[in-house]
Amino acid sequence: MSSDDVTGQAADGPRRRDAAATRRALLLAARTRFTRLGYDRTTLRDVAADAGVNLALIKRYFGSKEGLFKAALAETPRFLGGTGEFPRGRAALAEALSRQLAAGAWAEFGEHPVLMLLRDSGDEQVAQLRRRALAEFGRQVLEASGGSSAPDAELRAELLVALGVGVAVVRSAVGLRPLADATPEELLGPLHDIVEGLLGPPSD
Amino acid sequence: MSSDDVTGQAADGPRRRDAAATRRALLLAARTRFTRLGYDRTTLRDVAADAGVNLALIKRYFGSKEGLFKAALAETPRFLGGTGEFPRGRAALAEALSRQLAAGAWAEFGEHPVLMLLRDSGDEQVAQLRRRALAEFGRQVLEASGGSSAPDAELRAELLVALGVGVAVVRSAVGLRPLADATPEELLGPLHDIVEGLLGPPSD
DNA sequence: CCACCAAGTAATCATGCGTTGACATGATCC
DNA sequence: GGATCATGTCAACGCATGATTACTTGGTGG
Repeated sequence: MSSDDVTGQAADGPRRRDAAATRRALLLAARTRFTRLGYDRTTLRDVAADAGVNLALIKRYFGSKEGLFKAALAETPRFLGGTGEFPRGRAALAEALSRQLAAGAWAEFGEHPVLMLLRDSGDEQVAQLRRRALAEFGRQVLEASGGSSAPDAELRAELLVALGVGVAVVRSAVGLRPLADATPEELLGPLHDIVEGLLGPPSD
Repeated sequence: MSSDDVTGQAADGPRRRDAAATRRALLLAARTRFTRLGYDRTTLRDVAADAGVNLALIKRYFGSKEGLFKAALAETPRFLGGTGEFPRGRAALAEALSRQLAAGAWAEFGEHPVLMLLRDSGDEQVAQLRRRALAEFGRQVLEASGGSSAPDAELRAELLVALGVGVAVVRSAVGLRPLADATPEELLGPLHDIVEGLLGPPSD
Protein backbone atom coordinates (compact mmCIF):
# COMPACT_ATOMS: atom_id res chain seq x y z
CA MET A 1 0.00 0.00 0.00
CA SER A 2 2.57 2.55 1.08
CA SER A 3 5.47 1.25 -0.89
CA ASP A 4 5.98 4.45 -2.81
CA ASP A 5 9.62 5.22 -3.21
CA VAL A 6 9.85 7.83 -0.52
CA THR A 7 13.58 8.01 -0.73
CA GLY A 8 15.64 7.74 -3.83
CA GLN A 9 18.06 5.51 -2.06
CA ALA A 10 17.85 1.96 -3.28
CA ALA A 11 19.93 0.19 -5.87
CA ASP A 12 23.37 1.33 -4.91
CA GLY A 13 26.34 -0.40 -6.39
CA PRO A 14 26.91 -4.10 -5.84
CA ARG A 15 27.77 -3.48 -2.19
CA ARG A 16 28.13 -7.08 -1.10
CA ARG A 17 28.88 -8.38 2.34
CA ASP A 18 29.54 -5.11 4.11
CA ALA A 19 27.88 -5.25 7.50
CA ALA A 20 28.65 -1.67 8.49
CA ALA A 21 27.33 -0.35 5.21
CA THR A 22 24.05 -2.24 5.42
CA ARG A 23 23.58 -1.07 8.98
CA ARG A 24 24.08 2.49 7.84
CA ALA A 25 21.77 2.06 4.86
CA LEU A 26 19.06 0.63 7.09
CA LEU A 27 19.38 3.46 9.58
CA LEU A 28 19.17 6.08 6.87
CA ALA A 29 16.11 4.50 5.29
CA ALA A 30 14.49 4.03 8.69
CA ARG A 31 15.11 7.63 9.70
CA THR A 32 13.54 8.85 6.50
CA ARG A 33 10.44 6.70 6.63
CA PHE A 34 9.89 7.00 10.38
CA THR A 35 10.22 10.77 10.20
CA ARG A 36 7.89 11.22 7.24
CA LEU A 37 5.38 8.47 7.88
CA GLY A 38 5.56 7.77 11.59
CA TYR A 39 6.10 4.47 13.34
CA ASP A 40 3.04 2.50 12.31
CA ARG A 41 2.86 3.52 8.69
CA THR A 42 6.48 2.57 8.24
CA THR A 43 6.79 -1.06 7.21
CA LEU A 44 9.98 -3.04 7.59
CA ARG A 45 9.60 -4.34 4.07
CA ASP A 46 9.67 -0.79 2.71
CA VAL A 47 12.66 0.14 4.84
CA ALA A 48 14.53 -2.92 3.65
CA ALA A 49 13.62 -2.15 0.06
CA ASP A 50 14.79 1.46 0.39
CA ALA A 51 18.06 0.28 1.83
CA GLY A 52 18.40 -2.34 -0.89
CA VAL A 53 18.73 -5.00 1.75
CA ASN A 54 17.00 -8.18 2.81
CA LEU A 55 14.15 -7.90 5.30
CA ALA A 56 15.64 -10.43 7.69
CA LEU A 57 18.73 -8.32 8.17
CA ILE A 58 16.72 -5.87 10.21
CA LYS A 59 16.21 -8.58 12.75
CA ARG A 60 19.89 -9.46 12.63
CA TYR A 61 21.15 -5.92 13.22
CA PHE A 62 18.40 -4.34 15.28
CA GLY A 63 16.43 -7.22 16.73
CA SER A 64 12.99 -5.83 15.97
CA LYS A 65 11.09 -2.89 14.55
CA GLU A 66 11.18 -1.25 17.95
CA GLY A 67 14.93 -1.76 18.05
CA LEU A 68 15.36 -0.16 14.66
CA PHE A 69 13.20 2.76 15.72
CA LYS A 70 15.17 3.33 18.90
CA ALA A 71 18.44 3.14 17.02
CA ALA A 72 17.21 5.74 14.55
CA LEU A 73 15.89 7.89 17.37
CA ALA A 74 19.09 7.68 19.38
CA GLU A 75 20.84 9.77 16.75
CA THR A 76 18.51 12.75 16.97
CA PRO A 77 19.80 14.52 20.09
CA ARG A 78 23.17 14.99 18.44
CA PHE A 79 21.45 17.11 15.81
CA LEU A 80 19.28 19.19 18.08
CA GLY A 81 21.71 21.52 19.73
CA GLY A 82 24.72 19.74 18.44
CA THR A 83 27.19 18.78 21.11
CA GLY A 84 28.34 22.34 21.41
CA GLU A 85 26.41 24.84 23.47
CA PHE A 86 24.42 27.69 22.06
CA PRO A 87 26.14 31.01 21.63
CA ARG A 88 25.51 33.43 24.48
CA GLY A 89 23.33 36.49 24.14
CA ARG A 90 19.83 37.22 22.89
CA ALA A 91 20.71 38.22 19.35
CA ALA A 92 22.89 35.18 18.86
CA LEU A 93 20.16 32.99 20.31
CA ALA A 94 17.57 34.38 17.93
CA GLU A 95 19.91 33.88 15.02
CA ALA A 96 20.76 30.33 16.00
CA LEU A 97 17.09 29.53 16.44
CA SER A 98 16.04 30.94 13.10
CA ARG A 99 18.79 29.04 11.38
CA GLN A 100 17.93 25.80 13.12
CA LEU A 101 14.24 26.24 12.43
CA ALA A 102 14.26 27.29 8.83
CA ALA A 103 17.55 26.25 7.34
CA GLY A 104 18.50 23.00 5.75
CA ALA A 105 20.88 22.57 8.64
CA TRP A 106 19.53 19.05 8.88
CA ALA A 107 21.24 18.04 5.68
CA GLU A 108 23.49 15.59 7.45
CA PHE A 109 20.62 13.98 9.28
CA GLY A 110 18.47 13.78 6.17
CA GLU A 111 15.24 14.79 7.84
CA HIS A 112 14.13 17.18 10.52
CA PRO A 113 15.34 15.75 13.85
CA VAL A 114 12.54 17.42 15.79
CA LEU A 115 9.94 15.63 13.70
CA MET A 116 11.72 12.34 14.21
CA LEU A 117 11.89 13.07 17.92
CA LEU A 118 8.14 13.56 18.01
CA ARG A 119 7.43 10.19 16.44
CA ASP A 120 6.00 7.68 18.83
CA SER A 121 6.14 3.92 18.97
CA GLY A 122 4.17 3.73 22.18
CA ASP A 123 7.20 2.62 24.15
CA GLU A 124 7.63 4.42 27.47
CA GLN A 125 11.39 4.45 27.07
CA VAL A 126 10.97 6.40 23.88
CA ALA A 127 8.78 8.96 25.62
CA GLN A 128 11.49 9.41 28.22
CA LEU A 129 14.17 9.95 25.63
CA ARG A 130 12.01 12.56 23.96
CA ARG A 131 11.35 14.35 27.21
CA ARG A 132 15.01 14.32 28.12
CA ALA A 133 16.13 15.61 24.74
CA LEU A 134 13.70 18.52 24.79
CA ALA A 135 14.48 19.32 28.41
CA GLU A 136 18.16 19.45 27.53
CA PHE A 137 17.37 21.72 24.62
CA GLY A 138 15.46 23.97 27.02
CA ARG A 139 18.39 24.04 29.39
CA GLN A 140 20.69 25.17 26.58
CA VAL A 141 18.27 27.92 25.61
CA LEU A 142 18.08 29.03 29.21
CA GLU A 143 21.84 29.25 29.50
CA ALA A 144 22.22 31.01 26.19
CA SER A 145 19.67 33.60 27.26
CA GLY A 146 22.00 34.68 29.99
CA GLY A 147 21.19 32.88 33.21
CA SER A 148 18.00 33.14 35.18
CA SER A 149 16.75 36.54 36.06
CA ALA A 150 13.01 36.00 36.44
CA PRO A 151 11.55 33.28 38.66
CA ASP A 152 9.80 31.82 35.64
CA ALA A 153 12.92 31.85 33.49
CA GLU A 154 12.73 28.11 33.04
CA LEU A 155 9.14 28.31 31.86
CA ARG A 156 10.06 31.02 29.39
CA ALA A 157 12.90 28.96 28.00
CA GLU A 158 10.57 26.02 27.52
CA LEU A 159 8.17 28.27 25.68
CA LEU A 160 10.95 28.85 23.18
CA VAL A 161 11.37 25.11 22.90
CA ALA A 162 7.65 24.79 22.30
CA LEU A 163 7.92 27.45 19.63
CA GLY A 164 10.66 25.45 17.96
CA VAL A 165 8.59 22.31 18.04
CA GLY A 166 5.54 24.15 16.74
CA VAL A 167 7.41 25.77 13.90
CA ALA A 168 8.91 22.45 12.86
CA VAL A 169 5.51 20.79 12.88
CA VAL A 170 3.69 23.61 11.15
CA ARG A 171 6.34 23.96 8.49
CA SER A 172 7.15 20.38 7.62
CA ALA A 173 4.12 18.42 8.68
CA VAL A 174 1.29 20.86 8.14
CA GLY A 175 2.71 23.02 5.39
CA LEU A 176 1.10 26.25 6.57
CA ARG A 177 2.06 29.16 4.39
CA PRO A 178 3.71 31.61 4.40
CA LEU A 179 5.45 30.07 7.41
CA ALA A 180 6.37 26.93 5.54
CA ASP A 181 8.11 28.89 2.80
CA ALA A 182 9.90 31.42 4.98
CA THR A 183 13.68 31.59 4.69
CA PRO A 184 15.96 31.86 7.71
CA GLU A 185 16.40 35.54 6.93
CA GLU A 186 12.68 36.21 6.91
CA LEU A 187 12.31 34.35 10.17
CA LEU A 188 15.14 36.13 11.89
CA GLY A 189 13.36 39.43 12.58
CA PRO A 190 10.18 38.00 14.10
CA LEU A 191 12.13 35.46 16.11
CA HIS A 192 14.42 38.15 17.42
CA ASP A 193 11.39 40.09 18.57
CA ILE A 194 9.95 37.03 20.28
CA VAL A 195 13.18 36.28 22.09
CA GLU A 196 13.55 39.88 23.19
CA GLY A 197 9.96 40.07 24.32
CA LEU A 198 10.01 36.75 26.11
CA LEU A 199 13.30 37.11 27.90
CA GLY A 200 12.72 40.70 28.87
CA PRO A 201 15.39 43.31 29.54
CA PRO A 202 18.86 41.77 29.84
CA SER A 203 19.61 40.91 33.42
CA ASP A 204 23.31 41.67 33.23
CA MET B 1 -2.58 -5.32 23.05
CA SER B 2 -3.85 -1.78 23.40
CA SER B 3 -7.23 -2.58 24.83
CA ASP B 4 -6.56 -0.79 28.09
CA ASP B 5 -9.56 1.15 29.18
CA VAL B 6 -8.39 4.53 28.01
CA THR B 7 -11.71 6.14 28.68
CA GLY B 8 -14.01 5.32 31.54
CA GLN B 9 -16.93 5.40 29.23
CA ALA B 10 -18.31 1.97 28.59
CA ALA B 11 -21.21 0.23 30.19
CA ASP B 12 -23.74 3.01 30.35
CA GLY B 13 -27.32 2.24 31.12
CA PRO B 14 -29.33 -0.08 28.93
CA ARG B 15 -29.49 2.51 26.17
CA ARG B 16 -31.20 0.39 23.55
CA ARG B 17 -32.03 1.29 19.98
CA ASP B 18 -31.07 4.91 20.04
CA ALA B 19 -29.25 5.66 16.81
CA ALA B 20 -28.32 9.22 17.70
CA ALA B 21 -26.95 8.16 21.06
CA THR B 22 -24.78 5.41 19.64
CA ARG B 23 -23.46 7.77 17.00
CA ARG B 24 -22.55 10.23 19.72
CA ALA B 25 -20.98 7.54 21.88
CA LEU B 26 -18.91 6.32 18.97
CA LEU B 27 -17.73 9.82 18.13
CA LEU B 28 -16.74 10.51 21.71
CA ALA B 29 -14.81 7.27 22.02
CA ALA B 30 -13.19 7.80 18.64
CA ARG B 31 -12.13 11.35 19.51
CA THR B 32 -10.55 10.15 22.70
CA ARG B 33 -8.63 7.24 21.24
CA PHE B 34 -7.61 8.99 18.03
CA THR B 35 -6.35 11.99 19.98
CA ARG B 36 -4.39 10.00 22.53
CA LEU B 37 -3.18 7.10 20.41
CA GLY B 38 -3.25 8.36 16.85
CA TYR B 39 -4.91 6.81 13.83
CA ASP B 40 -3.09 3.53 13.50
CA ARG B 41 -2.89 2.57 17.13
CA THR B 42 -6.60 3.13 17.49
CA THR B 43 -8.52 -0.06 16.75
CA LEU B 44 -12.17 -0.07 15.84
CA ARG B 45 -12.74 -2.90 18.28
CA ASP B 46 -11.50 -0.74 21.13
CA VAL B 47 -13.56 2.24 20.02
CA ALA B 48 -16.66 0.07 19.85
CA ALA B 49 -15.90 -1.39 23.26
CA ASP B 50 -15.41 2.07 24.78
CA ALA B 51 -18.70 3.19 23.33
CA GLY B 52 -20.40 0.04 24.53
CA VAL B 53 -21.53 -0.66 21.03
CA ASN B 54 -21.19 -3.39 18.45
CA LEU B 55 -18.23 -3.21 16.10
CA ALA B 56 -20.32 -3.49 12.98
CA LEU B 57 -22.21 -0.32 13.83
CA ILE B 58 -19.16 1.72 12.95
CA LYS B 59 -19.56 0.58 9.40
CA ARG B 60 -23.24 1.40 9.49
CA TYR B 61 -22.83 4.93 10.77
CA PHE B 62 -19.49 5.98 9.39
CA GLY B 63 -18.77 3.59 6.58
CA SER B 64 -15.16 2.90 7.49
CA LYS B 65 -12.37 3.74 9.90
CA GLU B 66 -11.41 6.63 7.67
CA GLY B 67 -14.98 7.86 7.79
CA LEU B 68 -15.07 7.70 11.55
CA PHE B 69 -11.78 9.57 11.73
CA LYS B 70 -12.99 12.31 9.42
CA ALA B 71 -16.21 12.65 11.36
CA ALA B 72 -14.29 13.01 14.60
CA LEU B 73 -11.90 15.45 12.98
CA ALA B 74 -14.67 17.55 11.49
CA GLU B 75 -15.65 18.67 14.96
CA THR B 76 -12.30 20.14 15.89
CA PRO B 77 -12.41 23.51 14.13
CA ARG B 78 -15.44 24.49 16.19
CA PHE B 79 -13.30 24.22 19.28
CA LEU B 80 -10.24 26.01 17.99
CA GLY B 81 -11.32 29.59 17.82
CA GLY B 82 -14.91 28.84 18.50
CA THR B 83 -17.29 30.28 15.95
CA GLY B 84 -16.87 33.70 17.47
CA GLU B 85 -13.88 35.83 16.61
CA PHE B 86 -11.06 36.58 18.95
CA PRO B 87 -11.31 39.69 21.07
CA ARG B 88 -9.45 42.66 19.61
CA GLY B 89 -6.28 44.01 21.10
CA ARG B 90 -2.94 42.63 22.16
CA ALA B 91 -3.69 42.11 25.82
CA ALA B 92 -6.95 40.38 25.08
CA LEU B 93 -5.21 38.21 22.50
CA ALA B 94 -2.56 37.14 24.97
CA GLU B 95 -5.19 36.36 27.54
CA ALA B 96 -7.30 34.35 25.11
CA LEU B 97 -4.25 32.44 23.96
CA SER B 98 -3.09 31.57 27.44
CA ARG B 99 -6.53 30.39 28.36
CA GLN B 100 -6.87 28.30 25.24
CA LEU B 101 -3.44 26.83 25.65
CA ALA B 102 -3.40 25.98 29.30
CA ALA B 103 -6.98 25.85 30.47
CA GLY B 104 -9.34 22.95 30.47
CA ALA B 105 -11.34 24.92 27.97
CA TRP B 106 -11.50 21.70 26.02
CA ALA B 107 -13.79 20.12 28.53
CA GLU B 108 -16.66 19.95 26.10
CA PHE B 109 -14.52 18.37 23.42
CA GLY B 110 -13.00 15.90 25.81
CA GLU B 111 -9.48 16.11 24.46
CA HIS B 112 -7.21 18.79 23.12
CA PRO B 113 -8.53 19.73 19.65
CA VAL B 114 -5.12 20.78 18.43
CA LEU B 115 -3.73 17.33 19.15
CA MET B 116 -6.64 15.73 17.36
CA LEU B 117 -6.10 18.10 14.46
CA LEU B 118 -2.49 16.96 14.20
CA ARG B 119 -3.41 13.31 13.94
CA ASP B 120 -2.90 11.88 10.51
CA SER B 121 -4.56 9.05 8.65
CA GLY B 122 -2.53 9.59 5.53
CA ASP B 123 -5.52 10.90 3.61
CA GLU B 124 -4.80 14.02 1.59
CA GLN B 125 -8.24 15.42 2.36
CA VAL B 126 -7.38 15.29 6.03
CA ALA B 127 -4.16 17.19 5.46
CA GLN B 128 -6.15 19.87 3.66
CA LEU B 129 -8.62 20.20 6.50
CA ARG B 130 -5.77 20.56 8.96
CA ARG B 131 -4.09 23.21 6.85
CA ARG B 132 -7.32 25.11 6.44
CA ALA B 133 -8.17 25.02 10.13
CA LEU B 134 -4.76 26.31 11.17
CA ALA B 135 -4.77 28.95 8.43
CA GLU B 136 -8.14 30.15 9.66
CA PHE B 137 -6.80 30.26 13.20
CA GLY B 138 -3.91 32.36 11.93
CA ARG B 139 -6.28 34.70 10.20
CA GLN B 140 -8.19 35.24 13.41
CA VAL B 141 -4.99 35.93 15.30
CA LEU B 142 -3.98 38.41 12.62
CA GLU B 143 -7.28 40.24 12.87
CA ALA B 144 -7.25 40.25 16.63
CA SER B 145 -3.79 41.73 16.60
CA GLY B 146 -5.18 44.81 14.95
CA GLY B 147 -4.84 44.51 11.22
CA SER B 148 -1.62 44.38 9.29
CA SER B 149 1.02 46.98 9.90
CA ALA B 150 4.20 45.16 8.94
CA PRO B 151 4.65 43.47 5.57
CA ASP B 152 5.33 40.20 7.37
CA ALA B 153 2.28 40.49 9.62
CA GLU B 154 0.87 37.26 8.25
CA LEU B 155 4.09 35.42 9.00
CA ARG B 156 4.10 36.77 12.53
CA ALA B 157 0.54 35.66 13.10
CA GLU B 158 1.41 32.18 11.92
CA LEU B 159 4.30 32.10 14.32
CA LEU B 160 1.75 32.54 17.07
CA VAL B 161 -0.18 29.63 15.63
CA ALA B 162 3.00 27.59 15.63
CA LEU B 163 3.55 28.56 19.24
CA GLY B 164 0.08 27.33 20.07
CA VAL B 165 0.69 24.04 18.32
CA GLY B 166 4.05 23.64 19.98
CA VAL B 167 2.71 24.36 23.44
CA ALA B 168 -0.10 21.88 22.96
CA VAL B 169 2.32 19.18 21.80
CA VAL B 170 4.93 19.85 24.44
CA ARG B 171 2.39 19.97 27.24
CA SER B 172 0.09 17.09 26.41
CA ALA B 173 2.15 14.80 24.25
CA VAL B 174 5.65 15.31 25.56
CA GLY B 175 4.96 16.31 29.14
CA LEU B 176 7.86 18.74 29.43
CA ARG B 177 7.94 20.40 32.81
CA PRO B 178 7.45 23.03 34.12
CA LEU B 179 5.57 23.93 30.92
CA ALA B 180 3.24 20.96 31.21
CA ASP B 181 2.18 21.94 34.71
CA ALA B 182 1.82 25.66 34.16
CA THR B 183 -1.56 27.21 34.90
CA PRO B 184 -3.20 29.76 32.62
CA GLU B 185 -2.18 32.47 35.07
CA GLU B 186 1.46 31.48 35.00
CA LEU B 187 1.37 31.39 31.22
CA LEU B 188 -0.28 34.75 30.84
CA GLY B 189 2.75 36.93 31.57
CA PRO B 190 5.22 35.22 29.23
CA LEU B 191 2.62 34.94 26.48
CA HIS B 192 1.79 38.60 26.82
CA ASP B 193 5.46 39.44 26.39
CA ILE B 194 5.69 37.23 23.32
CA VAL B 195 2.65 38.80 21.73
CA GLU B 196 3.89 42.30 22.44
CA GLY B 197 7.35 41.50 21.15
CA LEU B 198 6.13 39.74 18.05
CA LEU B 199 3.47 42.20 17.00
CA GLY B 200 5.56 45.23 17.75
CA PRO B 201 4.29 48.67 18.65
CA PRO B 202 0.55 49.05 18.03
CA SER B 203 -0.08 50.35 14.56
CA ASP B 204 -3.20 52.31 15.42
C1' DC C 1 42.31 -25.99 -0.98
C1' DC C 2 39.37 -26.61 2.80
C1' DA C 3 36.85 -25.39 6.86
C1' DC C 4 34.47 -22.13 9.27
C1' DC C 5 31.73 -18.23 10.31
C1' DA C 6 29.66 -13.92 9.30
C1' DA C 7 26.58 -11.94 5.88
C1' DG C 8 22.77 -12.47 3.11
C1' DT C 9 18.42 -14.97 1.11
C1' DA C 10 13.96 -17.19 0.61
C1' DA C 11 9.97 -18.92 2.36
C1' DT C 12 6.69 -19.39 5.90
C1' DC C 13 4.24 -18.57 10.18
C1' DA C 14 1.16 -16.11 13.23
C1' DT C 15 -1.97 -12.74 14.18
C1' DG C 16 -4.18 -8.34 14.68
C1' DC C 17 -7.46 -5.80 12.44
C1' DG C 18 -10.54 -3.65 8.93
C1' DT C 19 -14.18 -5.21 6.50
C1' DT C 20 -18.33 -7.70 5.27
C1' DG C 21 -22.76 -10.18 4.82
C1' DA C 22 -26.28 -12.89 6.75
C1' DC C 23 -29.23 -12.95 10.64
C1' DA C 24 -31.98 -11.31 14.99
C1' DT C 25 -34.86 -7.98 17.31
C1' DG C 26 -37.44 -4.24 18.72
C1' DA C 27 -40.37 -0.30 17.53
C1' DT C 28 -43.89 1.93 14.68
C1' DC C 29 -47.90 2.20 11.69
C1' DC C 30 -52.05 0.54 9.53
C1' DG D 1 -51.57 -8.04 15.64
C1' DG D 2 -48.85 -8.56 11.85
C1' DA D 3 -45.88 -6.24 8.26
C1' DT D 4 -41.96 -3.51 7.80
C1' DC D 5 -37.93 -1.12 8.46
C1' DA D 6 -34.33 0.71 11.28
C1' DT D 7 -31.24 -0.83 14.77
C1' DG D 8 -28.19 -4.02 16.57
C1' DT D 9 -25.60 -8.91 16.67
C1' DC D 10 -22.57 -12.65 15.16
C1' DA D 11 -19.22 -15.03 12.81
C1' DA D 12 -16.03 -15.14 9.46
C1' DC D 13 -12.77 -13.71 5.69
C1' DG D 14 -8.70 -11.80 3.81
C1' DC D 15 -4.86 -9.25 3.94
C1' DA D 16 -0.89 -6.71 5.54
C1' DT D 17 2.94 -7.08 8.28
C1' DG D 18 6.25 -8.29 12.03
C1' DA D 19 8.68 -12.21 13.26
C1' DT D 20 11.27 -16.46 12.56
C1' DT D 21 13.68 -20.43 10.74
C1' DA D 22 16.28 -23.16 7.64
C1' DC D 23 19.30 -22.55 4.02
C1' DT D 24 23.02 -20.42 0.77
C1' DT D 25 27.02 -17.73 -0.24
C1' DG D 26 31.36 -15.68 0.02
C1' DG D 27 35.43 -14.25 2.18
C1' DT D 28 39.31 -15.40 5.27
C1' DG D 29 42.76 -17.89 7.93
C1' DG D 30 45.27 -22.16 8.42
